Amino acid sequence: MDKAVQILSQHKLRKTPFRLDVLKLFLNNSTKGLTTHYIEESLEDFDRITLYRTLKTFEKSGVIHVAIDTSQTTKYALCHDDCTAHNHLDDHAHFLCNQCGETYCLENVIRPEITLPSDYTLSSAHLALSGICSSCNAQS
Amino acid sequence: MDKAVQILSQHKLRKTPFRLDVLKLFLNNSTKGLTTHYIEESLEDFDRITLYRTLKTFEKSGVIHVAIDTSQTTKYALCHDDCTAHNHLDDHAHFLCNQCGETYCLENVIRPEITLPSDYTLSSAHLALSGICSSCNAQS
DNA sequence: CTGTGTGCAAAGGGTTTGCAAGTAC
DNA sequence: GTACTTGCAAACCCTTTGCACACAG
Repeated sequence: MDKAVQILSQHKLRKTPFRLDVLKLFLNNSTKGLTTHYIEESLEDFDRITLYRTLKTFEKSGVIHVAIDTSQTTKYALCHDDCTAHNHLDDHAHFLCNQCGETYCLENVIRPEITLPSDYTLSSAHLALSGICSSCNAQS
Repeated sequence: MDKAVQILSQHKLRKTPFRLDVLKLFLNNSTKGLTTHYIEESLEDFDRITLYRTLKTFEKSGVIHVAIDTSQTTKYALCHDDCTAHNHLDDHAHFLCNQCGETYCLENVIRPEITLPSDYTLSSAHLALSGICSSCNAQS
């Protein structure tokens, strides 16, 4: 069973070769946030404009989400199975490694209880962490 | 006593008219994150390039910091008095209002205790919240 | 006076839009 | 066949760099 095909079907998106390639890239890096730069380097034969449109389509459909981290570069990461177009369930933390530059989705670091000032209504919370990741720590 | 002059002195920056204008803008919006777009609209007579350089200088000196929020636009906010060049003490939360688009610094919503997977070293944590702010809630 | 800041021009990088041709369903 | 997707060109916006002039200290 092809996971990529399944995801596109699930989100009612056409299964074009390009979309499948991009999606497989995310599936192979399911715990990381990917920059467009990285995606471009990983794709054999690509058109940058089509890539931007594909990412936007994926994001709108709930296939991927923008990973909020402390870098100023936009990073995209695979959504959970249960994300839909208007209900992104990506409240887990994103960790930017200051050494290797990778952004990791830390599924287990969930949003802690937050107390807002009165009259503020909370709809989403993202924890943007930075430091040194486990693999960089292991090398030193 | 002029607060703007004082801040520039404190950070050993030259007190040019332009810098004072920009800094006053931040002082008048001390709890908000400002976009370059907003700053440009607020300044009478400005050069965009100089503005970018001023913001970068302020950031490096610890006068302002980049406010991490869920918008994809860079926003700058005034630092605490005790921020220095290499020690930004801006671990408070940033709240993006989905209605008015304002970003608020919530000084009282501090970073909660975070438990990272083993071998991860934490150096900074930013809480990026979104929802509806108090003034928008009041109007509905 | 000296080193820093400013203003202008130009360039760079990321991202979006328009449109014709191609393709999934 | 029809609606959506792709690929190319061009444009757009934000941001940076280089350099001569102006100005703060």
